[in-house]
Amino acid sequence: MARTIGSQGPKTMEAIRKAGLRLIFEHGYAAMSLRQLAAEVGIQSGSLYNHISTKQELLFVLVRDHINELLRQLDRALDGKQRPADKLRAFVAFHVSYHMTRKREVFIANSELRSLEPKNYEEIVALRGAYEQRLAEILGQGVAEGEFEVVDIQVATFAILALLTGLTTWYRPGGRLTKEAIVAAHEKLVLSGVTPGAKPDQARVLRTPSPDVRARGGPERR
Amino acid sequence: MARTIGSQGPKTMEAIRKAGLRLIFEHGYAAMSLRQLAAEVGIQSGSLYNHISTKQELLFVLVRDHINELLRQLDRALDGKQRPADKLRAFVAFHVSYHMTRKREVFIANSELRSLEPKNYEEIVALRGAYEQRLAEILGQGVAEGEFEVVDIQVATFAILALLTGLTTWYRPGGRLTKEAIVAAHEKLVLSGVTPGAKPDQARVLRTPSPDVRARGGPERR
Amino acid sequence: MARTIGSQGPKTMEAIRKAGLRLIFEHGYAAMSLRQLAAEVGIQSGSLYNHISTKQELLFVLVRDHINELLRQLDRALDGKQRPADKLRAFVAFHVSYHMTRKREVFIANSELRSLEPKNYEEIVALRGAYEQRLAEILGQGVAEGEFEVVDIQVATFAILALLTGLTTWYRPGGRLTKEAIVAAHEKLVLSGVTPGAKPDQARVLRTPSPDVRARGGPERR
Amino acid sequence: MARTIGSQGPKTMEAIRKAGLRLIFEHGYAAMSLRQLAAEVGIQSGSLYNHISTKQELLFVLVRDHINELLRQLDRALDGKQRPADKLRAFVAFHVSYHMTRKREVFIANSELRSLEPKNYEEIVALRGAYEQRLAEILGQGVAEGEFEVVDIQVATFAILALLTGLTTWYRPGGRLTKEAIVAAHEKLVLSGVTPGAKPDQARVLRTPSPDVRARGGPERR
DNA sequence: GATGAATGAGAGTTCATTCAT
DNA sequence: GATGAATGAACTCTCATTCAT
Repeated sequence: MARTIGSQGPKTMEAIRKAGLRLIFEHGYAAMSLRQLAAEVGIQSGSLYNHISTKQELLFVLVRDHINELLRQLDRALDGKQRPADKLRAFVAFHVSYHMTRKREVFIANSELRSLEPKNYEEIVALRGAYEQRLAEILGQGVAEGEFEVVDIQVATFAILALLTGLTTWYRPGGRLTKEAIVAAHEKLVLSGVTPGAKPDQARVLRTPSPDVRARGGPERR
Repeated sequence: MARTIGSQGPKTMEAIRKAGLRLIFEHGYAAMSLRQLAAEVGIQSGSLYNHISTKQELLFVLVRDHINELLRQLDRALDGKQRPADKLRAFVAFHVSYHMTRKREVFIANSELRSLEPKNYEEIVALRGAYEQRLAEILGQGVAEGEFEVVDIQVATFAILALLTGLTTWYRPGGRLTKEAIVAAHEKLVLSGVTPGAKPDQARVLRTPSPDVRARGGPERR
Repeated sequence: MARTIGSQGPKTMEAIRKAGLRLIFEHGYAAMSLRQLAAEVGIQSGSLYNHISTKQELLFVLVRDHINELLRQLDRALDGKQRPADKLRAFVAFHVSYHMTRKREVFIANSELRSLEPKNYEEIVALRGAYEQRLAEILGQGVAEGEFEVVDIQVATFAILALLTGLTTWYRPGGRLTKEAIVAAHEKLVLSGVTPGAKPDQARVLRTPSPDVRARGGPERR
Repeated sequence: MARTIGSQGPKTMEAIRKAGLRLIFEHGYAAMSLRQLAAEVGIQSGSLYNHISTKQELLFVLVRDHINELLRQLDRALDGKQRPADKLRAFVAFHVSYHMTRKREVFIANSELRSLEPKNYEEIVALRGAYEQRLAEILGQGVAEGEFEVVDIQVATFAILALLTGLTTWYRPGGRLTKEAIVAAHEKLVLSGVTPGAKPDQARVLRTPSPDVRARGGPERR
């Protein structure tokens, strides 16, 4: 008594990803049941296994694909930029824009790392490291060319990312400021933070974390 | 065949709270099993029910007690202060200090609100509102007395709290800056943000969230 | 998007039988999944249903065909033999030879009878009865003609079959004795057992089972 | 809404073992569901886990305890016997008696070895080896003292065990022969097989398996 | 206040089987 | 004759919770 109604064929995987994204965002990975997910998609829970191999793998794929996409689009955004200031501006603009439109992916990628099994965790953290490295390199180039001035590149990298990622905390579409205004504000904020002679108070605070701080936005792992 | 080993008598509840705090912080409320918790405490899972009534209630109590303690200590910190600037400085100093020493409670109170049942959720949100209200009143008084200048008190309240709470994201004990330095930096940052004539860039950004933003640090609820 | 690789057309059924035989022999009927079987054959599990109607029917067909082949070949082996002793020798030689070359079929036919549904079970047991009947008739003729001497034909039939079938327990190709030697040894053993004046000890033991013993090599059914 | 009816406390484990023994004997390990087992015991399937840790472990424990008991009782049966012939007689008598009264355990221990996970399989096979070793040592002593004459001790060990264990195939309580008669018959059979000057035909056949034959009564493993 | 054994629901996952393509 | 996606039932196992002892 096979397929009656429900979503067919190639569209199902996309529906699973979408519903999975939403449910994990709303309830958390552990609290989302595959029966719930399947119901959302309109299939039986067993049928999910035609598309995913385990629940864990679904989480992994969602997070991994998100970070890969982030990297891909970042590289496109940086393409052609030569001077460190241009690159940094492009980085900020891209990061902020992306985080405003992909709130769920970003949230999950930050908050559900602890739900990844060791092997998957390693892989994701490596990818995240690659993303951070892009920023670190921009800062390094800027410092080398005398355009930027930061006490510690590693620390500055984390601080800037924390600042930028922080907007997922409060941003909601339809707020008072336009996206463009938010992007512009962050560009100025970050640029002024690394430009020689910038306001010292804020810079000092942002530089605080010790270089070994890794688990931004979540508890220590294991 | 009663009690063999395990924690005895009156200390058990405290052990449950402590272990619960740690386990929820590390794995999340949904992913923590009461068997795990009981094992950590050194008793059988059934014995937990001599101390708590449900798992949900344990979460609720942990969060509620945390916020109550926050309120209690805040009021003590504000006690005797008259001028808005003194009050604000005291608020910032207290908030930052508290968040540095109670990372787990703070994290859970921010990230596990979605795990609360509606009734409990309402109660916690009300308590949180009371805490926010303290800050809003300080700002209001300052504006009324001409000492502060903010575009929108509500928005400024959220922005300041977001800024301050953000430090749980990166703070680790033993980092480069002393606690006092971090407190001082935040005091300056916030005070300069509400003092007439302060840097416009940053202030504008912090004012961004629309007044109806509620679920800071987590996804929308249900 | 049909057939990519995998076994083509008319050979597939044969591949299914072969793989099924091996998997049931190794893991047992209940423990073998059709996905496993399909993978072994190189097709999708759904495709099996172009060749078999149910998993149960596959087992049934394998067992039934085995016993039918056994009967067919037995009759060919007995063909032309007139005297009971010649018939019995031929029976033993055939049975032993066949069991040495078709270990899997024999094993399954003995051990998976309990996995057959009632209807199929009846049919197989009837076929098995026909095979046993051949031996019983030989013995009966021998007794009638005064060539054999057995206390009870029914019991002797079971005992001889148990003795002969027992070799699947220990026989492995490449062992110390040649097939011919093994056949010869069994011929002597059985013949001496039914010939008047044979060794009493062994015969008495072999005659032990009561006539209603049916489920040789397995537990009682249902 | 805890315990209503059903079997309580310390008797439950015994009931699980008993029911498990019966169900595995009748349907096979793979085909027995824990729901079935629980129903038989009169509890919910989840409650089984207060007594066993996994289904696999239940099988393992049943088989292991059976072989350990076998060993324990064997040693008691051999206790005090000095001469090889006495020991061998005692071995046969014990083995035959035990196999007649513990048909289920014996059957499972022979037929479900393939259902054991590698680690458990190793352990059981080691135990079985210890049992076989007892017989091998008796034969070895007999040969050394000139009382027995066997071509190959290893082969003789397997052959004798196969012969003795074979009675589980046809023995049913209430058959024509008394237990004592069956024991006596097997004693004679085995003793005559290892006594110098015994009938050559039968001995040769029983000696057939090559020394590396291991998986008696079942298919090769993996 | 603790244990140990129970419940009943539900978890993730696998199964045999069906059928439009 | 094969695929791939579906069903619905069943699987082993875990969960929060209860309660007689």
